[in-house]
Amino acid sequence: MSYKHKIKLEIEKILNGTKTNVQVEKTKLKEHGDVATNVAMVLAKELKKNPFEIANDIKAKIENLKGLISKVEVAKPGFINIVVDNLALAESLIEVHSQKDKFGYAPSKSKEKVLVEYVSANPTGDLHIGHGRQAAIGDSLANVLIADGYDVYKEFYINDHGEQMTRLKDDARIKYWELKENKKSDKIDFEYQITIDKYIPLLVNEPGTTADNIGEKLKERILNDQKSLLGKCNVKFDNWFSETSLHTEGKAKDVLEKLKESGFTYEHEGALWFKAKEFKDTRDRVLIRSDGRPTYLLADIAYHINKIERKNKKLITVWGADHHGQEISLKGGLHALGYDDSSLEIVFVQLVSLKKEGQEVKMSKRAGTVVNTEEVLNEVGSDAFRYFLVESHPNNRMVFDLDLAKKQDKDNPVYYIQYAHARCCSIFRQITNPTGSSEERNVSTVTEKELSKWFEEYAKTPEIFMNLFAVNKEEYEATKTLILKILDFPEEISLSSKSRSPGRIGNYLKELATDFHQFYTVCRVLSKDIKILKARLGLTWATKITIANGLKILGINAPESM
RNA sequence: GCGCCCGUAGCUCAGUGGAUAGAGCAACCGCCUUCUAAGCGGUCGGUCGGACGUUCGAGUCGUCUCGGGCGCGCCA
Repeated sequence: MSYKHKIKLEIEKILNGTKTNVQVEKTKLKEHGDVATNVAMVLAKELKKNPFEIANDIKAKIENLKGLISKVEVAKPGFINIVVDNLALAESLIEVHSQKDKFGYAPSKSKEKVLVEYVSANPTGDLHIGHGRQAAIGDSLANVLIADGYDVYKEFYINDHGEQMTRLKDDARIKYWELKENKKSDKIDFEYQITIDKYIPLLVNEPGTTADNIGEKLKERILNDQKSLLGKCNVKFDNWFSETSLHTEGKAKDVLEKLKESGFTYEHEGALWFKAKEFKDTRDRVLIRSDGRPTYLLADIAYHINKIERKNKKLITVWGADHHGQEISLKGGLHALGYDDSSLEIVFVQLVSLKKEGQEVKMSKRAGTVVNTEEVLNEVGSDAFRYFLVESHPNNRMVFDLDLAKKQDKDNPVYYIQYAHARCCSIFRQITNPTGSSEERNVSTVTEKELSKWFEEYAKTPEIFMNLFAVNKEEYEATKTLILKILDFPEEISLSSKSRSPGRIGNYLKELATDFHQFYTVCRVLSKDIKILKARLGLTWATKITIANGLKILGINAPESM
């Protein structure tokens, strides 16, 4: 349990009876202690008492909690400022070591099933950078939800049915004919020109390819390429769900029948319409075209109902912001069939533009400036790709700075964070595999055997870490700042999960790296004083654990050396 | 016209209704005989687009307004 939570519980104990939610927050200024609570001001109204008096009452009751709180002060309107006892910090560090790669993770409190759907591109060509961002955000969001204790299932919805697919397959068939017959058709330009030029020459001479199956083969090939491309940046799905299967298995038809029964449909000009306006949409929407083919909307409703039937309590669907117009009709469809549409949450990811050599290039299909995910990924590498695309909030449009992402120095936050991790590891290499004698390096000698014994102690003996604090003021400040930052991690995961903004983890890691680099500069870990050495090695390892756990959520590597 | 999203330092962005709004980059000045200088410290930089309101307290909540992006297909 975190020191913050312990303090919160103590205050709640004192206030038993009042229902007020006690908030214990980290302070911004050192003069305000380590943490503060505004509970006196919140209570002032309820109790009709002066907040300052309430604060002083609480102060009197908590200031003698040895081992948890070392100092309490009441400030201006009624803030209660608390300095945490070093022992509480030492005890918290034990938890980092005992939980290891699960540190920060919520104890699977709910095991509530959540299905996160993301990317879900048409298998009609290359993924553009917007899909890349959806992949980075969707995957990291799913990971952060896992860390927050949910039972998460990652899914890609393959839009392999409908008008776009029909057009692609038509293009494929004609191009196939052109290549086979070595003739030119009267088709002037293909809708999917780039895709056709890229794939059809590769497929045309494959054994078994015919005019009839070239379209299907093309689809499979594109899908595989999308899969392997996403795999290259650690985006892997539990399931690839085919839209076509909804039709072949009759699920779309079942939903259609139910919608008809619900009375929210009508026929008009040969098509079947859904009364979306009754659900506050701007207009009604077509479910079945006049030629009898179903629209994406029908399939989408059927797909989401299928998700609910698979016992998912929460559905999170990640869409590009250009699709927000579809939200109301989809939710309306669920609502019309009696499903609770509040379980469906759509995260809209805003567009990406690219900055190259200082110039911003806007994505435009017409201008031919669509930025390809593969090109960017190959150019900057998976780690930078994941970091930059997830960093800012999904609701914000973002500018991807290609030149910055390619930089391999301190300007690039990815390297800055990874370097902090590598530095931690490097210190341990020095201990177990030193260059030069320990005398020269002025370090106590530690055998491998001793070191592994220390690791056992780190997970259960808080007293070890008390030696971190018996140092000069500068060292003390740097050390304490780092510890407090490490201990923020579980809360950071929770906030990131609740606000559906996995990019928070990236910002957190940047701060953690800063605090570690500062600690490293001020405090020499490899010390002659064995007690200090032992304590600082433990803290360094706790930092390493935290950075690695955070990077894992973002799908970014944590290198041991750079 | 209607709907969704965004306006915070020159640039890219943080900022769970709390105290004096923060980083990084860019610009300038410093720091390597010892754990990786892929690092650290310092200086410069702001009417949080604007107005009104709610509150003990607003960058954060509400209404309005200005600016920008996206959407309003029998495409997805």
